[in-house]
Amino acid sequence: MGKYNNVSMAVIRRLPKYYRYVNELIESGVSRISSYELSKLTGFTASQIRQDLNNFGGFGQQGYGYSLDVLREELRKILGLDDGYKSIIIGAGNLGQAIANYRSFEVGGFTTITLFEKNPKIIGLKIRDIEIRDIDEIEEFSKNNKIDIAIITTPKEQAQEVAERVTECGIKAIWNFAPIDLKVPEDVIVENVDLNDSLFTLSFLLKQNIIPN
Amino acid sequence: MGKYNNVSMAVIRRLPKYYRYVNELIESGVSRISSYELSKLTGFTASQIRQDLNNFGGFGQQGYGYSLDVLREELRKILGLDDGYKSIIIGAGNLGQAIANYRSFEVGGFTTITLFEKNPKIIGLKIRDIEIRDIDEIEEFSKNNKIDIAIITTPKEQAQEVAERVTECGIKAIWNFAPIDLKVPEDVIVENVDLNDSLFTLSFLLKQNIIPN
DNA sequence: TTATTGATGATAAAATAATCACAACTATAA
DNA sequence: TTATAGTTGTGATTATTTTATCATCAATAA
Repeated sequence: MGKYNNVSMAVIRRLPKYYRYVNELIESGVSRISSYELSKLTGFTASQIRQDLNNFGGFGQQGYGYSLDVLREELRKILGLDDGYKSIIIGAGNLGQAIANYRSFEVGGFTTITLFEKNPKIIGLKIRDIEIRDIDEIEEFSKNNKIDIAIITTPKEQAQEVAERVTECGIKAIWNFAPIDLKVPEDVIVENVDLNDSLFTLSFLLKQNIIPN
Repeated sequence: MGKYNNVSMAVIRRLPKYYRYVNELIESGVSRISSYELSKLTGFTASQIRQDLNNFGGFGQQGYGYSLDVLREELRKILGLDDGYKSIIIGAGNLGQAIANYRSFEVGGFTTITLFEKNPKIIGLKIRDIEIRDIDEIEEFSKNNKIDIAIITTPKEQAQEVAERVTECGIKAIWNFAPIDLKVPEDVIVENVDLNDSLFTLSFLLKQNIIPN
């Protein structure tokens, strides 16, 4: 479908890190960088950085390096950070509220337009001007608002049902924080943030005293 | 150092998922499973599952499969979930509070013994019996309490300084939620949860309409 | 007891990912 | 203008990871 269908997930998952360092460098007044210098910052090899970026086009200049302004703009395009995605959060507990409060997502063009919640004690409240609605309004709401991303922060018991409801509404991307593998239609993208998995990995490394690469 | 030094990170990061499915199966009354059945659940190939588990010993039985009770116990041992790790959370904002409220970590033997915070308005409050302390008490507190894991949920500007303080206290494992690559001594383990990275990846996939493997 | 089926663990093959090495090119300074 | 140092983009190579194959063993039923 997209232009970059043949790029591996390994490469894709490094892109946000490149983007982060490019921003930091620009903020600190740097205007160009070589793959070698970037390798010292990121820990990736210079060769890997060049190969990664080349998957998306030759943004560098031989004998010069990469213009950071160009690189930032290209990375924003590649990552879709200029597309202004609208998201909803389902589950307005601690985690949902934490995400709703996260300002840095807005810089990436992500706007949370509303939260949905089951618990009547919370429904009607606001998180910095974002209203918390009854979860049963989700279908109606989706008819009147274009929603790009559903962020699921419910307990795991409700996550699958929520996933079905939001995909039924036509939402094509789910950012899932529940520790469960959601079953969704083929054309729906799910990105999981599993805190258990991450903590258990840390636990393993701590127990084994392994320094991960 | 540890027994499993030569096991790749790719394998290690699959272990929590195995553990999760094993638990779900036991809860639903199943007592044994073949790698083939497990492959249908997890999406990994049966061959990969057998090879993964064999890195840690032969828990299966030819012609029979894997006893789920045995597998759960072995995975708990491997992952260090019976070791009773004590953690502190630095940064008692929304995210820190969300984590402090997460009960499921306790099942894995992780106990948050206290939170530290800079904002005086929050210091002294409690999150379900866990006290929020002044961040400047951290050194004193660490002298009187064995701490295994420091969970950093501060804004990114403070994360590096916090990392230095906790490593100075002798803490060897950091679960880092700040979007920054912490510089720590060689023997300290850092596990990052970068929400930006995850969201940007989702954004890329959505834009490209790529279904990730 | 013996044959058959089912499943592992180990090894081999294939696929994927990372690294190396270098021609081609740029900027800069003499 | 020319030489030099620096740096990319890319084909070739190496390393790693995943998948396939198969000998072997356990359970079961005849």
